[in-house]
Order: sequence, then structure tokens, then C-alpha cells
Amino acid sequence: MERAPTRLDSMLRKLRELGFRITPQRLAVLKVLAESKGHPGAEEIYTVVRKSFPTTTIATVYKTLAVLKSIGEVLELEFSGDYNRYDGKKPYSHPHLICIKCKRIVDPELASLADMTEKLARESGYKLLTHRLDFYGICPRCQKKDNAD
Amino acid sequence: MERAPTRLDSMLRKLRELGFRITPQRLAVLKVLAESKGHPGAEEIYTVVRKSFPTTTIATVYKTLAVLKSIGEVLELEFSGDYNRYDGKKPYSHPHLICIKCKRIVDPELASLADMTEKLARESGYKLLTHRLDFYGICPRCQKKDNAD
DNA sequence: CTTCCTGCAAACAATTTGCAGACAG
DNA sequence: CTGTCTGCAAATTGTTTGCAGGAAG
Repeated sequence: MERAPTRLDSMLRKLRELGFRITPQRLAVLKVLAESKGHPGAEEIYTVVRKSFPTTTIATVYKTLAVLKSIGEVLELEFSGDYNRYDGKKPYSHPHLICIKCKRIVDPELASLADMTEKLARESGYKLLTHRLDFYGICPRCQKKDNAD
Repeated sequence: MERAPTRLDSMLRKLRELGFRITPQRLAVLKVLAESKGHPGAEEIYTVVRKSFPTTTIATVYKTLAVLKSIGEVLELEFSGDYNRYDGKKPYSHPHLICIKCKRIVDPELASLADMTEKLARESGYKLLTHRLDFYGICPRCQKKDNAD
């Protein structure tokens, strides 16, 4: 029984295909992206990577992220004030649900978006490449705590 | 025949209501936001304002924008790499159509979004406050030019 | 008058870059 | 071996902040 290729597998394959080298540091970054449940920032990735490769610097993390972005293997969520967040599990455009209190980001199911995009492309004449749909709110957990923050 | 209150009017009223002072520099920033067709950045606002008030600094522009953000009279579109853009005409969440070549931003009509938001709030348990929906693509004009960039 | 605002300059923080040595292929 | 990658440190850039003098109300 063959196992389906994991995200890590496809990231590695893509990198090799395109002639990028698989260094231990790079591999460590890939693993964090492929396994992390949430949407980590560069610093969070760095913290995890440093456990296995203490010499790694944040610059290397950023450089790896840049490579992955350029080949479409990671989705970058930009925030001007806060640090950017990365999604290596679903590296394509999709909606996000962001709690403005705890900053947790989750992926809601929203079927109708594709139709909307298609219609918009047709009507506007734009060649649509990606989109970004973020909902900002207070997650149930933070509502319960209802702390003064 | 009475004229409907303009965006500038309502911005001014809101500021006065809340006890903020109307300085000439502030007024100039408001005017740019209320009249500008596009989605200017801080620097662009600054450039225009400086024509009438040469002593104005970019810090004052940012401080005014901060006030307006805090009272919900301007919408800030955050970009990590590029500078942020501001929308003073429609200071509430709405979709944007962004050309990745010329960086122009326009507002498409997309009716169905409200339903989507309502449904999501119900199903996720989040208290939804705002959202951000950005489509990135190549505008018709840039497609035509099809320049190497 | 008093408080808030402006202008200036310095501070910030996330991200990027240049370069010399290291190492994957 | 050779070209790419790493690690270090410095640079970048949009935005923010502190403070003293200025002006709105």
C-alpha cells in the first residue's frame, strides 16, 4: 500500500526539479511549514529550526521562504504592522479567519468564492491571478475569556 | 435645494463630535482622502498636502491617518512589502481589484459577499468585525501594453 | 489659557542584501 | 570541483515616537 505524497514530498520534489539544493537548514524550514498546524511567522519557524540547527539564522529562513514563494510552494499572508504569516500546507489563495485578539488564523470552508472570482474576471477584464480574503473577528475562545486585554 | 453631505463633511463632523481639532494640515489630508479617485499611500497624500502647506511633514500625515483609522473614517489596506494604501471614500470593508503591474486599485461590485460573511459568522462562532478581500491580477490596460516591464 | 497638534529627528521592526567561507551535488 | 547556500552584519524602508514650540478652541 503506497502512501500519498505528503506536502513535504511535493515541496522537495519541486525544489529538486528546479535545481535547488536541499540543505539541512532548508529541509528543517520545509518540515515546519509542512507540519505546522497554524500559520507561523518567520520568527516562529526560525525558533523551531534552531532547535535542530542552532547555527541557522533568520536570514536563511527568509531566503528559504523567498525561494518557496517564487516557486509557489508557500502562501505569504502580508501584514504591514505585524509580521507576515506563512501557509505551506495550502500554498494557493484561500480565505482566512483571523482573530484580532489571539492572532490565530484558521481556514474556513467557503465554497462560493470560486464562482465569485470567475464572474469578476469575466466582468472586469482583469486577468486574475490570486486573491486574498481575510475575515477579522473575535474567535469563540477569546469571546469567552472576554478579558480586558 | 440642499446638497447631500459630502465625505469631507462627515469626516469633519465626526472629528468635531469627538473633540479633535481641525487644523489646516489635517483639513488638507482629509480633502485628499475625500477627493482622491484612487487609493493613495501616505507619501502620495503628503505630496499633495505639501503643495498647500509646505511645512507639513509625513509624520503629521501619518498621525492624521492614525486618528482617522481610530474613528473608522478611513480604510487602511496593508501591504507588507509595498506601502499601505488608504481609502477615505469608502471607509468600510470591501473588495479590491489590484493590478500587480501598475498597482492601481479599483473597487469591483460584488453583491454576494455579505451573505457569505453572515453565513461564516453563524457557522464559525466568530464575532466578525471586518474583512479584507483582494483580487490580484493584471488590469486590461496592462494586458494590452504587455510590456516586458 | 490650556490642551492638543505640528515639525523635527531619532527610533523601530520586519525584511532584505552583500559578501566570504562552507558544502551539496 | 563549482556554483549555490549559509551566516553574519549592515542596510533598507515604511511607519512610529518623543519632545519642544505653536496654535485651535
